[in-house]
Amino acid sequence: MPISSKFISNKVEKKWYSFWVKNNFFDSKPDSRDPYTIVIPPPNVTGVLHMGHMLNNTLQDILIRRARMKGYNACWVPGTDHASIATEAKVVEKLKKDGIKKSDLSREEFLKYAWKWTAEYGGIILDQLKMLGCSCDWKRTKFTLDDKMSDSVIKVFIDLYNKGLIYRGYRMLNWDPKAQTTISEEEVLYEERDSKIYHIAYKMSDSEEKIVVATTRPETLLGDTAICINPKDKRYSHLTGKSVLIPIVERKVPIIKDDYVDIDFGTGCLKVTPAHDFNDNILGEKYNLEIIDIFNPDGTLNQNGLHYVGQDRFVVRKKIVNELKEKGLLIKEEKYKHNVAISERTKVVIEPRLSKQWFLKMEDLAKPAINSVLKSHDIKLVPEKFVNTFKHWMENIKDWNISRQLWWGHQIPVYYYGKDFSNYVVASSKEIALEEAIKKTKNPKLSMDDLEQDNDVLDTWFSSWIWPISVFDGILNPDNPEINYYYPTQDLVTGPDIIFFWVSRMIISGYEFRKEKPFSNVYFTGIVRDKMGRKMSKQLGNSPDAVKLIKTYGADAVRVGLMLSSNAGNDLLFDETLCKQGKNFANKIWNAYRLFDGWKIEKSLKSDEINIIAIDWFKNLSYKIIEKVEYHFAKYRISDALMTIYKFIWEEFCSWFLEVVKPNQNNLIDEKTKNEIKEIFETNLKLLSPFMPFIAEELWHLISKRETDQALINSSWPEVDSYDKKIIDDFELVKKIIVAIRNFRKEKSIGFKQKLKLKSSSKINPKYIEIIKKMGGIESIEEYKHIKNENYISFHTGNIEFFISSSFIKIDQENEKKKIKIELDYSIGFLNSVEKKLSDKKFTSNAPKKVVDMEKKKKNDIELKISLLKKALSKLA
RNA sequence: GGGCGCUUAGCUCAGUUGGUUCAGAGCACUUGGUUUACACCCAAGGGGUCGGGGGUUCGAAUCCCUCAGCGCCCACCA
Repeated sequence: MPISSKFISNKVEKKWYSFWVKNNFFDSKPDSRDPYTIVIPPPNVTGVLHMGHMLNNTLQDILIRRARMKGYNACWVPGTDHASIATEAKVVEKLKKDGIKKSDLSREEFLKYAWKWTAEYGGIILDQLKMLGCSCDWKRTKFTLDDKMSDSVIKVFIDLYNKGLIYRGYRMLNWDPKAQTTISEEEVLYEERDSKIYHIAYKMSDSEEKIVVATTRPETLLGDTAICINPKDKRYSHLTGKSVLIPIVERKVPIIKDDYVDIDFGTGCLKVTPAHDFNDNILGEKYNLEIIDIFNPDGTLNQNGLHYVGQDRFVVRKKIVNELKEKGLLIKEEKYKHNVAISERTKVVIEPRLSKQWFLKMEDLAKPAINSVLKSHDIKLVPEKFVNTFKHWMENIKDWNISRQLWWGHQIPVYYYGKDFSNYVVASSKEIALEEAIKKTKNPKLSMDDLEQDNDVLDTWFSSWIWPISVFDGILNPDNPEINYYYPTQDLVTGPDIIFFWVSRMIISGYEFRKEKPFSNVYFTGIVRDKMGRKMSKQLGNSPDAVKLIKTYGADAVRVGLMLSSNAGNDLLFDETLCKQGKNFANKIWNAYRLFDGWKIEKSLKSDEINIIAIDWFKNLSYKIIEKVEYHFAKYRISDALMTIYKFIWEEFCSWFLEVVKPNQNNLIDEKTKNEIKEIFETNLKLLSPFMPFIAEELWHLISKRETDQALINSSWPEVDSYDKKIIDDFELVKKIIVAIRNFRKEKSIGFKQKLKLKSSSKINPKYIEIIKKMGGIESIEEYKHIKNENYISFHTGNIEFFISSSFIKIDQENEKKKIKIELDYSIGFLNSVEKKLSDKKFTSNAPKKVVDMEKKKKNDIELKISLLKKALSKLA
């Protein structure tokens, strides 16, 4: 049956999608129009569409489609991110399954696999975006490892290096022993875990006295180079200047004093391992302590590990605890909950590790970005609350570690040469590097073989932070017309979880490389959760299959479902029933079209008065609604904009307007009216099209034969016009009267087929009488001021009372009385409160006149209503 | 520990500068419906002391204080 099922078959969707693509409706080239640009947050190249993407990209598509219709040169640039650590981890996993170890491969061999993988899985996600209806300019699709994109990244590195902003440092960083790379602070998750805190006795070097330290990581004692106490701690003051022997290692290390140690925590005595703890490292620097690294990159013990060499860190922890127990040095072992640093990608415990890395100085670079968001407001964050988050991070910004010990990515353009390769040059290619090295060394005999490129690659975000510029080739060719036309872009839609990773850094790079913001507005979506509030994840299996959703409900319905649940910035609880709601809505619109389509034009007919009035009302209402929709868009309240349109179409258009203008049985309608209704229908489709582009385009072509260039996607967005508020208000009253009639019918069990003769206490605007008659099943309405006949029963709406001959209605007198009394009591109470307010001088003298007048009007209205009720009551008695 | 935010109907959430329209919407629910566009529907209806307490004000969901619960971000004490 369901004709609407054509909208979930994907056939219609495919038809229109290829129509749009074929006719280049998504394409953009610089021209005389104003640009409206969005660059997509590039998803991981090997990723699969999830709910977050769907939400995010639906929003972008709504914005871009509306802008396109508004006459902007709309350009939505799609692309994917090479996602170095995530992709490399996936490739390593895949190889492992095939029995290949990464360590057995050369860099070139590994990269060959990685590219093969990318070719195989890359782009899947872009196809999925197409299913969703995303109107990206696909000809502009970029990949962060494309040649030009890579060249841009290298150019930026060299430029920053030449400006003195990039340096090499020996730093303690978060080390991922599984991926064997450093990871940034932002890629570390903290998880509260049950672990143990151990109290270990260290013997003094010159006596039998023992000092007890507390630690969660006993295995690191192999790298201890000091013991630290608080200078104010009297318990240990006699140990000043002495030294202890580390258990097992029997190394003699000094006792140092520092305020850093908390007297009340543990034993008040801290073991210091400068090579394996961030804070200990600071102490080490301060007191010039020896640094002893005990781990290999993979988390096993290195040559400093004594008899534990080659064993895993967690195995060694257990063994050391046992050894200490045997030696009687383990004083206590207690349960302890603490936060453990976990790698976001590989989920292994992070190891703080000292290593040589490349850094970008951030403090000065951040200044214009801070200004643009906090002072000049050139960039607006929506919702505004994220300004605080942004501010805090930017004002405390740390230098950015941009090197990663991976292969998949942009290899750092640094070339080492000379003795032990201790000198280096920074250059865009090995050839240039050689020239420079020759210049520097004044040794013309240097050859390519004497140069070795840095093994590391750049952090993924070091390519995406220039994304809004590089996609328009603005790094390599700063003067090209494309970048000058499209940049700065208008809106960026992304998740708040990457505000530091990406958003902040794009702002920084924008000012550094273009002297201009990258975008004007950043719309932060929420995180998609299931209806129980849990984050959607693969492990929980609570994430619906995006493609399946589209196939089940249709892309339009899924888009609506997502939009109905999404307010900016707050997390949204996604419930599949919302897609059903979207599907029902599509069905409703489809059926409205079928109804309209069934009306046959009869040329001899004249326009019905009812229709002229209804059309006049509806046109005025449309302008009011468009105004409201625009208001919501201006505030990025996309779900409110959709809900406004949803109600406008379902209630005002279908339930009221179409019911009023619907011809009687014969289905004949005059030409003028049908054409005007068609125009109204078309306006509705326009409003709908950014949200539900497929059904809107389908009906657009069904309702009227169109040439290709007259496609809805290419048409104009409805403009706001002035409207007559009185017409809208008057019609609201008409609706109220009709509802009151329907209510009365239901209450008295009078079927719709029973025509009623109505008398009203005040004059009804004759303009609307026919509409009331049609919608309420009324035979006649007359004004009738003095009802004396007791055979009448009344009901009222507002201040109008209606009378109906009660001869054919069974009336439960007692029940009627009871109901009126309840209403009367309530009204009298209400009147009293209003009168009390009005007699209070404090109120009348302090409140604005407008408010006082309003209260007076309220008083009059209630008095009138009370008199009506009393009259009705007396008639019953 | 520091910061930000949230708490309004069964559910998910709106509610701008305190004052017609402020106590709302959608969904869910209840009742009625063979009104030939649609049961993926139509018509009507019932739901809330706006987290608790206090204060400012003629007037508070809205501003201030306080308590409770929840969420997020940052820092992470061995």
